[in-house]
Amino acid sequence: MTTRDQILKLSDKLIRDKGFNGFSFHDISKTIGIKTASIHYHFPTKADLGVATVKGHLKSLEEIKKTIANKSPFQKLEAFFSIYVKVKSEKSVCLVGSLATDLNTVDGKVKVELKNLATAILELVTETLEDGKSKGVFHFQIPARTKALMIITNMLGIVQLMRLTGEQDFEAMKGSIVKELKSK
Amino acid sequence: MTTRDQILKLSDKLIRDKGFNGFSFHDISKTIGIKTASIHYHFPTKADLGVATVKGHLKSLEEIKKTIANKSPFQKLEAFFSIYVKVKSEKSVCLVGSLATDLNTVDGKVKVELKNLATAILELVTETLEDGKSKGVFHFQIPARTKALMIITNMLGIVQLMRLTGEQDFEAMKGSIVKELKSK
DNA sequence: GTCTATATTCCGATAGAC
DNA sequence: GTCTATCGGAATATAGAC
Repeated sequence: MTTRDQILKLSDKLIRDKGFNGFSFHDISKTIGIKTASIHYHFPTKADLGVATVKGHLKSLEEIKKTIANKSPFQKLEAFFSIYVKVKSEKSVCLVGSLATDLNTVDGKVKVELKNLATAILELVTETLEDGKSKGVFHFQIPARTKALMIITNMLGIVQLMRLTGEQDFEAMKGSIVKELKSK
Repeated sequence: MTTRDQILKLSDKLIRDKGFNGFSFHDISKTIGIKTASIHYHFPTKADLGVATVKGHLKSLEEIKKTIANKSPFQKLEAFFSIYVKVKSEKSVCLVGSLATDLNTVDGKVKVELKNLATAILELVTETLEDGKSKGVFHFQIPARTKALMIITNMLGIVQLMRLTGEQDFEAMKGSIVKELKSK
């Protein structure tokens, strides 16, 4: 893996673990064994690092989208859940939630890219729900966009809350989301 | 209002607006017209300020609990929503969500107090849902605790997301939560 | 209680050698 | 690309006068 990719991977983890204002170039420096000055060669400013990190997630999401294109609605939903299963296993939170709570302190360019990511996630889940409803396997009486927001906020919120209420709440919620979608 | 209360009120707003690591004593200093050194007289460390701020929310929640004790399940739920309606009007996020994403960077005492607050909120909503179900006005097929977590994460998450997806999503979600609770 | 002054540490960022 | 060295600023916190 290139140094640039090592930095990006660690940046992602640190943002989700400590928040954008809770980690420093020194954290990256000590972990991958490179001086802080060298990080600036790859990313001139911390905002540049933030933008690149969010863009990386957007690219990953596009990959997921391609992979599930011809899968069943349930499999599409599981692919979305898998993002948060990974987050849970790392005992951190998701990138969108972490940056959203720091929104008023980050550079405008990060904000723009984060809006792109949030929009892409919302589109993915909304389409998944519409697909499931048209095929008669998902049932809900509210707009697909709103139902998608409910499921997304369930996942985004539970990874934040479960460290305060109990880890078992994650599986309970994931299971209940599917159960409610299946019941007429 | 005492200086101490002024500091606490501003601390709450700043944590929710910029995150715990995104605001400084200087922000408080310049707003209420007091030197940063004076803030330390009231709160020796930033962690002390954090603990007191969370305890303030816990006290407010106890007040709400007393107020709604004999109200209908719908009114109880609206009282819970009202916390987030206020958050929305301030264009910020909720305290639990903001501190949860910074959890690994805050003092242990703040973490303990935040757990107490999250537990109290979960209890309030769970009891509200159980009350509504026993009275036949709310309908859901999953454990009350899980349903409560779903509604809490809906609110916690939508105030974080709506600044990225659109403000209209807040009302849509609030309305849909009630609609789904009412439908058999 | 609030002030001035200061200690200490940390952070993002840049210049220039290698 | 990575390094050493350093700048400038901001942060939390403390000491002591008023």
